[in-house]
Amino acid sequence: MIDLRVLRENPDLIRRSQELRGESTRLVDDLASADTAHRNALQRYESLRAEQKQFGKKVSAASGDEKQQLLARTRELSGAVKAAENAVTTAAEALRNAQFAIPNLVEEGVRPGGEDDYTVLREVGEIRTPDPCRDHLELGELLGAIDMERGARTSGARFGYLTGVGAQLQLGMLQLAVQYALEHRFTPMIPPVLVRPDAMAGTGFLGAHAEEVYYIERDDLYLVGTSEVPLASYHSGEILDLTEPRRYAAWSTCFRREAGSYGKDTRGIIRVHQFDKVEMFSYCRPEDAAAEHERLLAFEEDMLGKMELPYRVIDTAAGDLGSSAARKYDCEAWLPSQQRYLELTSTSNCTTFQARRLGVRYRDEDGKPRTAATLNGTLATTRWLVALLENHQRPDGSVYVPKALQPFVGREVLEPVG
RNA sequence: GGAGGAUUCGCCUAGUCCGGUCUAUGGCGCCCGCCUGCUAAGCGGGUUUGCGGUUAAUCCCGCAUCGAGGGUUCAAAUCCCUCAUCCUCCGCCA
Repeated sequence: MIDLRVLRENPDLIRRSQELRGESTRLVDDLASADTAHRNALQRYESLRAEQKQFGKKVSAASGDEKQQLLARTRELSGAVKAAENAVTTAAEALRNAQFAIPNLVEEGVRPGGEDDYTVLREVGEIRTPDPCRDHLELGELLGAIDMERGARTSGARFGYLTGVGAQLQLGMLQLAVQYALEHRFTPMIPPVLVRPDAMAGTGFLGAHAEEVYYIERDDLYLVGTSEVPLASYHSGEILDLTEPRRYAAWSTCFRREAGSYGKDTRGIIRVHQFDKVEMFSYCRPEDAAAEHERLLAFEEDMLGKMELPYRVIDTAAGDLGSSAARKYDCEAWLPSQQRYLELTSTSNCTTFQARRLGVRYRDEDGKPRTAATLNGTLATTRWLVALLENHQRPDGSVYVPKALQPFVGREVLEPVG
């Protein structure tokens, strides 16, 4: 949710941001007029209401004929107040809609353009193409680690079983991520994955992403596509002490409908309806947000380093940002079987956009409540197994387990099963 | 699934039966000042949040805010309805 103060004082800032994203600047004018209309309606209502309250006092003090006369007057006022109140409600709703229509202000330095206009910040590690090069599903089946066929039988397309060493590998990786988070003073969390409409809407996932979300109609609950949702909602309506950023790392299962991605990544576990993830989430002061964003990115890179994977870091272009993100960095690992990069992590700085809607605040030096900033990022997720298997495969079909993972997985090499 | 009780400005709490003097009581905590060898105590004042008006900023003024949303009424913390959450009990079940 955009700050209306910015709209009033510096609307060009919002216009420029809209241009960078390739979105309409007319929405900014719409919002401005909705804001004015709302304020006018409010003022009309408030002065009428003040008058009504004054009369109310007189009524209670008066008696007899005098009281009857006053009552006649207040009855008229009452109608006017109700009408004015309705006008405010309508105007407020229009304002809210106009406000939701505008995505977050893009951070300084983000390039314009769409999905393909990212900037590569760096490439880390050495790209190698194994020979023979098996893809992750072939390897997963060879190792008895992934079973998509039975997954489909049980649950349909884009569902799978992680079996044996596959399950071990994922559990080990996620545990390593949690331990890493603990070392860096995150509070580990296991959040609910079914959430109320408020929580889902508050994080902005019922807007453009609405089609992506599983909904349990009978109980009016949503299945989260990322623990960002319960983590953002965790402190909603609260005033926090943010002298230091508050960091949470949540381990959860994630559910995505993957509507509109028909035919894309249909093989294996690259894109599935259900996966597990350890997600980082920070609440901090807005002035600390950019630095915190760099920190989250560094944590992600650290983890990818522990996985011994070659990857690159990209700075997403404005048009490819989510609606609440002001800036987004993705880490993409090399995928030998497809000779391309695959997104393994994504960290977004949502500045105050998300927190404003959720009512998450902190007290500044003067003790005044101010809207906090929120950030999120991936610390490990099921998809990483794809990169691990493919990059660490050996000619005989066995797969090397990275040093950092070995204690968690309990072995150094995954061997094909007979 | 059913019955009853609860939800008030950081925490506790009065008020709800019987609508208007509630501009929400008192205590604790916290902040400022006075007093004082120091500390404590004592005394005085302040202390929800949001929006709007005004302002250089403060101040000040108005409106809203008593779990949420509706309704009744000239007027709602107070009456009615729906919902949420918590507690107690009954039933059912992994």
